[in-house]
Amino acid sequence: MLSFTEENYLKAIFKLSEKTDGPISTNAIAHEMNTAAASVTDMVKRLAKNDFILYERYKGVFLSKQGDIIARKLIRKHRLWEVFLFDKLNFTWDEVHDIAEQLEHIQSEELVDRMDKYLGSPKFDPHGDPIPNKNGQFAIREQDPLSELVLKDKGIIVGVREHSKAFLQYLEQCNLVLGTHVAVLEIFDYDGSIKIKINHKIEQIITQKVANNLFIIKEE
Amino acid sequence: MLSFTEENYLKAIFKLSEKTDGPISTNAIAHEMNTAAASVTDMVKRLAKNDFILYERYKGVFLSKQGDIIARKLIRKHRLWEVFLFDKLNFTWDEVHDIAEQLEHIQSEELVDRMDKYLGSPKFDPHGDPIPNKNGQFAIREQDPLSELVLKDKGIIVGVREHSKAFLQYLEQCNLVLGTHVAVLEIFDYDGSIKIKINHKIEQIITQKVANNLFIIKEE
DNA sequence: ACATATTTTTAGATTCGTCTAAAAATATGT
DNA sequence: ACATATTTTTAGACGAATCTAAAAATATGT
Ligand SMILES: [Mn+2]
Ligand SMILES: [Mn+2]
Ligand SMILES: [Mn+2]
Ligand SMILES: [Mn+2]
Repeated sequence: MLSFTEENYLKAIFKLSEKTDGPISTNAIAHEMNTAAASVTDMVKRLAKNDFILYERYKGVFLSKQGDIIARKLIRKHRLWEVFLFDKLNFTWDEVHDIAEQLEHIQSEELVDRMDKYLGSPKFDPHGDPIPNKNGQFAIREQDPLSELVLKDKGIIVGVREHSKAFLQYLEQCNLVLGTHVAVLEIFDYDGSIKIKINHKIEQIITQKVANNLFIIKEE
Repeated sequence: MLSFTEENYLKAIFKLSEKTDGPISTNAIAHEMNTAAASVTDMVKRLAKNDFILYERYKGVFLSKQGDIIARKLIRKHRLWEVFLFDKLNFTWDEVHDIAEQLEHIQSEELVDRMDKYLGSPKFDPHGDPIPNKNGQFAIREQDPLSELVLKDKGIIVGVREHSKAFLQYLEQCNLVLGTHVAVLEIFDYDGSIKIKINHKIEQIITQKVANNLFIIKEE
């Protein structure tokens, strides 16, 4: 049985692999996990010895099939717990992540299955991130950053790219939560900021940074 | 922040303190936790140094006020999670304990409060054990082992003394679950076994051992 | 009360996960 | 291509949690 720490390393390597192809460097892992590179080297040797990753000195690591499966299970658990906390216990979307970081390590296949069923087999978590199914497959959907919409485009907010508490709390305050309808009224060349109409009612200007971190499914 | 292990020691000491007065011995803790006595001595020194327990060499330990509070919180969490698993996810009463052993270590006051509310502030867990309230207080109720009832006594099963999977599964099979009505039809002097009527329907003989491990609230 | 049994502590070792500092390998730029 | 910068590994240390074996303290019984 893997320790919490080992599980967290696998999850970090998975996350980094999503954004990079080729091997994941020691340094990248160290940065992702807030540990010293030397610690990563040690751990990476252990994980490789037990066939959770493939490791070549000075090159970096890949997840093995086994490691990949474990990482996906962790993400599945993490996101299902987030849905539970959000849907059933009414936590806000900026609160769920920290608690899910703990809950994702609970060991019980049966618990995951029952939780999935209890929650209605959700395909996306409270941040709009896809929840792997039992086989580790992620749902995919056509979504674009709000910053890529053009004048008069409209759609529904379905996800966020950034997950910081500050960003999520800002969005909450502006009513820019999942499910919200937005329409692009004006795009300012000057700084890329955008005037949008929120839920057919309120007009508001958001920065390009905000727009870039919001995912939209286009309508019409 | 306490480690899982430290929390488990405090819980073990609390449990032992319920059944014994006077200090809890190193050996008793070692037995309760399936560890070597030497390991307990080490840990007990650490816990004492941080004022979670009072420890005197060769004498044993007591929980400090602080240690007692933590132990009660753990038990509260454990039993609330058991209720969740039983009530919401339909686990059986022999399955809930092992998962709750993991879940009891999740750190979030808010989570406990919300879970409590979500479950309707239950006072007893799926085994009939009392759930401490926010202040650590246990509900108490008039209950007797079935073995202490006399001829023609009747009542409702409200708890079990033993928590082994084998016992819980046996009870399930006989329909001797919480809420079941039982009436004493006959007591056999020979071996202390008892013939009971279950839910006004089925008659069955149970051993004295079984009767001793079932708690009843008497009726009429 | 003293010999024996039991309990508890100490001593010394191991594994895990971490660190810092130094050495070695690799990458980069002119 | 070679000096310099960066990345990665090694070396050595530490604290937490555990173990076994031996020593010390306490309890027990005749
Ligand atoms: Mn998250
Ligand atoms: Mn999420
Ligand atoms: Mn339990
Ligand atoms: Mn219980």
